[in-house]
Amino acid sequence: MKWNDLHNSACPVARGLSVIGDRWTMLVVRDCFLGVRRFDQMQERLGITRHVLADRLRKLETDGVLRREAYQERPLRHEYRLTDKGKALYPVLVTLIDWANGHVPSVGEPSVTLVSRETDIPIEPQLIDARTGNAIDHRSVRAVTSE
Amino acid sequence: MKWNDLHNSACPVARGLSVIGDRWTMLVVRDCFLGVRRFDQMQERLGITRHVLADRLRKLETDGVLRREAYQERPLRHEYRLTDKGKALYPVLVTLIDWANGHVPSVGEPSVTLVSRETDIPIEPQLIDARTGNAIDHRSVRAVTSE
DNA sequence: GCTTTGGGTTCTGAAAAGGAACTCACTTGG
DNA sequence: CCAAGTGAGTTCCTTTTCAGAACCCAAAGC
Repeated sequence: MKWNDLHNSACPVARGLSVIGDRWTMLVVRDCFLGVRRFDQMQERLGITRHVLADRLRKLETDGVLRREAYQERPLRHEYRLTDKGKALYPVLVTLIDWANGHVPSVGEPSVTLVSRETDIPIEPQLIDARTGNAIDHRSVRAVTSE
Repeated sequence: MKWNDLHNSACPVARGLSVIGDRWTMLVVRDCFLGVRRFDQMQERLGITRHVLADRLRKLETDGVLRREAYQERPLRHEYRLTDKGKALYPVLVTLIDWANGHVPSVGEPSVTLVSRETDIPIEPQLIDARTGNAIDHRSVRAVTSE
């Protein structure tokens, strides 16, 4: 199998990664959540080459994660914004941040963390089953192929 | 910036991705959660080349996500198992699955979903702040560079 | 002996990423 | 009016990484 055949797999992990599993892609999404919307800003923040950034933005747009909107005519300029599909990636980003802050220490510099916007107290992300309220872990759950 | 400079970034997203953001890596982790432990099994299931698989397993081992354990001597054979750090990736996997099942439809084949091991009812993953019990979304939270 | 099994390594050509310069359509400052 | 600047890319070339296949090795089974 090749990387590009992943998108029509029965496994949601494979399908998800076919969209966001690319190098740099989640970092572009992160910047969008932080309010960065312009090409040059992203390019500078990420240190990515312009070529690769243009490619990632194009892919994210065709996959419906971002949309490209004109914010001025003459000269025509666009900005990139998350669609609902893109905003739905927030839990993935939060769990990734939580994992990295717990298990991939930042050397030298202090790490960025998430705090409640109201109280400024660090959040402690936890996954629960909304139906039952129970915590989700790999012992309480199994994977099935449903019709 | 290059991809390989990501691991000592102040941003946990970048540091996390420096470990698991590589092509194929999360699929290897997925297989580990499914109980696949042998090289050849993984190679066949993933359709990845043996070369790349060996490389990813080596990296995951040095990063402390997997450990390599001998399950027999003569001939010496190893299997790969998740460490605690690896198991801590489960929430990332679950949120990714949930996103893909909701936003990246499976064409043709039915998708794999997660159900409660007790009741066989599909789970509805939700992220809450364990401290307050409130749901986490990108409006209730902000990122800060702490001490 | 010869083949199979598990777990890799080596080799070659193709694809993707990195680096830097160039383009195009304006706008602004002198 | 001309030069320089800005935003958003594109082009060209080099270096890495990936895909595909073949090869290796130690032991076991026939």
